[in-house]
Amino acid sequence: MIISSWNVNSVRARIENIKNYLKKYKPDILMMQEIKTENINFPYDDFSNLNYESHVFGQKSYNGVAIISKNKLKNIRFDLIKDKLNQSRIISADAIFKNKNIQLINIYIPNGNPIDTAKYQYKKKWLDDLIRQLKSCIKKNPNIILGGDFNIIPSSEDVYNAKSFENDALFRLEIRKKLREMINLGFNDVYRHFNKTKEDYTFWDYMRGAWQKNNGMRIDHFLVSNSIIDKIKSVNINKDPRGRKKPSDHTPIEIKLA
DNA sequence: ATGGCGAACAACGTTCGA
Repeated sequence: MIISSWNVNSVRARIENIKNYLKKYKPDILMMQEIKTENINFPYDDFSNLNYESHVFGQKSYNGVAIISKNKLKNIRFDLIKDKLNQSRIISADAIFKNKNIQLINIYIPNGNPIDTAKYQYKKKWLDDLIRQLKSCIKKNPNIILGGDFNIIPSSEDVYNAKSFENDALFRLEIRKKLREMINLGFNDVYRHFNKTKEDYTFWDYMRGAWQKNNGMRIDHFLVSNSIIDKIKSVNINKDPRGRKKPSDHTPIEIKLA
């Protein structure tokens, strides 16, 4: 089973790119972030034509997350975090894999820049709420796959120019510590689990030829709980969609379960 | 230090993202 996570930067603007990706790589489940649409305008039909069922937590213009799946998911939840600003940033669903019930949590963590504004405080609060929720989720079901756009660069090898990001909301020590706190609850950064030193990115800015120069950062992640990490056979950052026409500035990260 | 790009909108300039 392949589970993929992709910040699509508008599901409607990206629909052809997304459909091509689904046809070519056939993920069983795709978690999307920044769908930038209300539920009513979500392209349900495009996905059902490719045999995916859609679960959507939309929002007009900004944010919005969705999970599409070839097989039925259960217990769809939008309320894991009481979002102070009422932004749509988290959706959870349960999947069965080899008789195990796995909770899939799809997140779009706030960016947090600039750091001297309420946006940064909102990010910190959101992360604290997430950590608290994860603690309670683990007690109910230890099998968790947390995927999405974390807007966190884990360490210096995960960004093209670490020095210039020291005081950025994506890389500040204070923020990286929150990721560490999450991992310490009993999770593994799947990319680092399989790649101890490799540098690989999931985001490249549209500006200044960042893609062409490979000026990127690794901010999209899968954290998998200890109880099921042995089920993950591989991880792949799929750069193909980023190089195509009308790309998102992010590219999918995929994990394979067996 | 600014702007560069791309998307959305009771839109055609403004705000947001990372």
